[in-house]
Amino acid sequence: MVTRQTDLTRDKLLQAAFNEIHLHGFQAASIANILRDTGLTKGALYHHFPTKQELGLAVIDEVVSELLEKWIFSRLRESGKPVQTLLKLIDESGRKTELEAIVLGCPLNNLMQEMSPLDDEFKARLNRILSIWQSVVEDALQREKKSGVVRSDVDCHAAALFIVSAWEGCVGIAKSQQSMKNFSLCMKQLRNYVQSLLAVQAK
Amino acid sequence: MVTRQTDLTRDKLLQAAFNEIHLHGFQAASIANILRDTGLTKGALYHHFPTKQELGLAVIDEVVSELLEKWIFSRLRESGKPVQTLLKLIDESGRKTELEAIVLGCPLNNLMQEMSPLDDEFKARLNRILSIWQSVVEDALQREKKSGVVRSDVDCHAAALFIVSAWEGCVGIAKSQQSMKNFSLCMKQLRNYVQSLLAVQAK
DNA sequence: ACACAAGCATACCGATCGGTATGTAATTCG
DNA sequence: CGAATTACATACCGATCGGTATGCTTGTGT
Repeated sequence: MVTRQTDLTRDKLLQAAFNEIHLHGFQAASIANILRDTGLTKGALYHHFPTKQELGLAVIDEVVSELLEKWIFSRLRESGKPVQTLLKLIDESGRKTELEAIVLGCPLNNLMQEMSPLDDEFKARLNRILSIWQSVVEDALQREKKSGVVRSDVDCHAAALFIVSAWEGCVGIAKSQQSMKNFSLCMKQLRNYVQSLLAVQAK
Repeated sequence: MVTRQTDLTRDKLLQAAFNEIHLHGFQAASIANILRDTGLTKGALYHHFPTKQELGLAVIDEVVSELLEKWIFSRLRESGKPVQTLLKLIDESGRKTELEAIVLGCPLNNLMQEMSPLDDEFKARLNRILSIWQSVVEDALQREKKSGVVRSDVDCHAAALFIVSAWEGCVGIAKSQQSMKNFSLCMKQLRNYVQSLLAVQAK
């Protein structure tokens, strides 16, 4: 049960790799930088991960995935009022104060844009997370459809797809403009779209 | 007036660089690959472009910019019914048959996501194009606001920002999923959003 | 306590990176 | 026609890339 030393080293590598990838992308991510940041050496890295690709895949499965799970997926799944929670998440995201989140963008989207056309392993892992995102949003809409909050004529599948796409689009544009003002404005429009799906526009 | 040989060589380099960058991104774009594709050598390349960065910037200014200008910007500017043209462009984009456009994504967005946080020169050139995109859409909405097609309560600036963001978002998600079915579905939702801005929902 | 494996460090490898120095062929201009 | 500049080719450079082979150190099970 003791937190074994080896697990700590592995976590340090994963976290440093995540930061390096988040900053430079996967291909331009430098093994040397990761080792410099952690104070470790190649011996340690290649003991835990056979290749750079496997390191990247582990970052996706264990860091990126967990981040989204914690901040978005679980909160939507466990919410009793999922649409309200969705609107809150959109608001929260739009009011992000950390400049880092604006400058560096969404780790998932960054990796998808870079790696999906280049590597099928990456594509599969990334799309798995993306499809979870879509399905939790779709499920949120679907549940509220039954409760009458969401209009009965809404195509929840298509709407969820668009919400996630537009979400990532807003983050991406804000990242390239490096403007949190535009980001807030953009997410506000997304909020308007979501509200346009509701039967009663109030709240 | 003769098309000088040197201009042809420069164009060949620009085009090959565009393809290589579109495929691998800028950082992972290989000078060697570009030279292999063109059949030229380093002497030719570094005669026309002092550095790889300048080559990339030229690709942005002369290839990417012209592409968008030709297919989107000019058509919106010169349209007498800009909203109708906007809807047509969205439809066209959503019915893209060329798999390449889906697999590789939007060259502008790809470069923005990769390079904007890393290089201020890239950021400036890319954001210039992006702001043109936003302003032509905003202007299209604004003109139709005066003509009564667009509702008077619409914030054209925010709407244009969101339309462009969601547009790029849809392309990006479709690219990572490599699904033109989802892309069509997603662009259809964007179309719905644009129509929700109109006074008369018909057409 | 001892054997053995796991965890990690050091040193090195070939390949590829962007970039440069120099030479030659083609073009332009007086 | 001849000189000078432009347009390109060839060969080479140091730096960095991801990856490996080897050895030492630390922990673990018996």
